[in-house]
Amino acid sequence: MNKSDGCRCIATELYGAKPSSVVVTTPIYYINGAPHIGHAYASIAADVIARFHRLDGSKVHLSTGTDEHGIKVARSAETIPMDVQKFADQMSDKFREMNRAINLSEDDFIRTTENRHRESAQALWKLLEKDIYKDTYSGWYSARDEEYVAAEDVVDGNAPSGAPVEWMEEESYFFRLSAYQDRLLDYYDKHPDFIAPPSRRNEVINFVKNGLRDFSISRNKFDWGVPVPDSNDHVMYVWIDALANYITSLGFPHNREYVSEMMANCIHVVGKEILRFHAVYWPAFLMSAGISVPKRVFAHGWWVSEGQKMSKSIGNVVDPFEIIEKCGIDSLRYFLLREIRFGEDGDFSNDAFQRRISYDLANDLGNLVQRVLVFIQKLDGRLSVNYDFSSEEQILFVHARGLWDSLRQLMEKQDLHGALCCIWDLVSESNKFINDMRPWELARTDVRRLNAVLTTLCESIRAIAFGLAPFMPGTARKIFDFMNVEGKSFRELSINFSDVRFDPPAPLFPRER
RNA sequence: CGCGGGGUAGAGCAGUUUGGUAGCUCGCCAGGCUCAUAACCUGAAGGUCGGAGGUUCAAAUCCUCCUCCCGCAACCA
Repeated sequence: MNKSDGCRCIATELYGAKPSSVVVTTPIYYINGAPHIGHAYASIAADVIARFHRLDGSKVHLSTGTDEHGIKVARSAETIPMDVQKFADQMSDKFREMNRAINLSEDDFIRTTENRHRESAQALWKLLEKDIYKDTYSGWYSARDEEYVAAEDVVDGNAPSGAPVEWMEEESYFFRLSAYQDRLLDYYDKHPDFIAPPSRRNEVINFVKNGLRDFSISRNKFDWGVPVPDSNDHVMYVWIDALANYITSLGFPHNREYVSEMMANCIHVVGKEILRFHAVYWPAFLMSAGISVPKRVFAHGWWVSEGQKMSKSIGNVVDPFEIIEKCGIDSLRYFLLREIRFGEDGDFSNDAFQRRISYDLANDLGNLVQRVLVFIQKLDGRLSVNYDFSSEEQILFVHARGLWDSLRQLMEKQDLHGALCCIWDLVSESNKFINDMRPWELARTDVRRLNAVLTTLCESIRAIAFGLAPFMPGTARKIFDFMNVEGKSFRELSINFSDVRFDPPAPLFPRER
């Protein structure tokens, strides 16, 4: 199903297969709103991580999906009015559309309204029962908004929305999170890479150190949710329901050993706003249920637009579909992951976007590929065998061959930004190599050497395309197609390109006229 | 005194752990090349490293105080 799969044999042969399993997840997105750039960003990042590991020889399971329960969804459907399940179907489809648009290589799309998930969430609940008890949940409730309001947010007896609040009490099930404080701190201590980036890790540890309170995990004021097992009037309130998606996707409650094993290799990509639930609640649930805690929770940052928070009234909302339509998905994928370090917040400005597309993609990468391949066309699209590599060529050769190992180290830390920088170092070096080698002169003076130079460049471009494949699958594919290297093994290619028929290239990132 | 991160060239950042000529990208200026999507390559200019004090032969880097900005501070799907 993956376009990259064709490259996999090359990777395996090239760098040695790493026969391991990796689970990568995006958050499941709440369907109360349409997909926006934040959703696209999280999913693209997870996709790159998943594609990288696939190419690196691992067995990968990438899951994504939609979170469809809760009062807000029920209310949105009512106001249309529309059957709530139909509403959920419709909204969920929009996220599937997004996945197609961003070229997501998901292995599973999970919906919390599916039977398999209901079964999974309820089974998880049952496993947690020793830590669940019934009590009274109380707080300031806004009847108009139909939701509880945090005490700090209540001003003069009103919710932030302006609606009046009243003190409300209701029966609720609670999870004994307080019992997990020490175990969690111990886990963070023994697994320093569990939470990334490190600044976020400190936040979480500090939060836990300040003391954990049990929290409410059910509601009986609405029924659009997974019913609590053995209860007539309670549905699960968000977290057990939502977080359980990750194990649902792995087949829970069946094959629990397998699920647990896979969770230990799991990388959760989440937004910083839901880090706590993934780094505190979720491991506590899993510990209670006797399932392995995930390997890593990576919290990404938020994008603003032109230096300001995106808002419809300012009119600076970045629409991923619009950008993809106009500039192509690979440009968007590149920008989002190259512009800022993964984990930081970013500013999506039109100028910055255009600059990246124009300079990095068209000028550096696109032009490199173009100038080399066009040159080869002048040799009738063929390179002759030539083993006579000078030291300059050998240096570039070594760097090209070392790229994947460098990327592997960076990707181990989910340093997507660093990985792209690393690839572009090779792009720059290759461009410089052309300037230094002056192939246009060699064409007149030393055709033998010219072949060596171009062969070296092809080797570098091949490595670049390969490194690029997880980030910009379409672009990598185009490069491979120009070089007709489909089905070729690395060893054949790296010795010479003599049996490769090069097609006439077309600019990878054409300039707008 | 809640906890934490940060203030380095016009912009965005690295360097601070293990003190020793201040670095990267973009922008700006000049030059080179001409194979290529007028792309590419090289060089120069530009910073008293938030402020004050201290330790030291030597501090962006260590210590103290001050100041400004930003995260986190639980029921947020």
